[in-house]
Amino acid sequence: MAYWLMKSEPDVFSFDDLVAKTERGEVEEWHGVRNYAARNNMKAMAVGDQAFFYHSNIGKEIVGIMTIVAPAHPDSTGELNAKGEVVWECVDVQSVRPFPRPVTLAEIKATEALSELELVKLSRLSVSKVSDTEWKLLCKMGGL
DNA sequence: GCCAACGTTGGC
DNA sequence: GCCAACGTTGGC
Repeated sequence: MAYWLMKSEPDVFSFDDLVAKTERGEVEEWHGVRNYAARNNMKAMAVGDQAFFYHSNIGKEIVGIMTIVAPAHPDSTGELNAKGEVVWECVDVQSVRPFPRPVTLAEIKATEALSELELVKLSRLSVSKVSDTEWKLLCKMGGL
């Protein structure tokens, strides 16, 4: 199983919004990603992979864990290319559990063991990889 | 295929 | 609101 980190601006779509949807038995299509590196990460995801939900701009913290419930498929909001193909893809997600204690970007940056985290190194990438050791440490910092 | 100009992201 | 980082576009 692989681990990931996905960003969302909470005033657009927050972890609480995802929890509410999940409780209603719905899934969330992670649409709107328009960056090839981020898209490729989503194409590499498998059902059952887990991902941190990071609130960008407002909060700047990891607030919970979600899971991938559908592999990459055409983004319903994606435009077509000249050949009529859907260029952009996305996965579907559901919430797993919130962090008892959100882990802030400032804390992450202050942690030596997380200096290689893609969130830090590739700050503009909205869907990034998290290693097994980074995942475990971040869960611990989040109170799980 | 190079590179300058421009647009977007996201932290501060 | 500013700006650094970086991806994309388009002229040559």
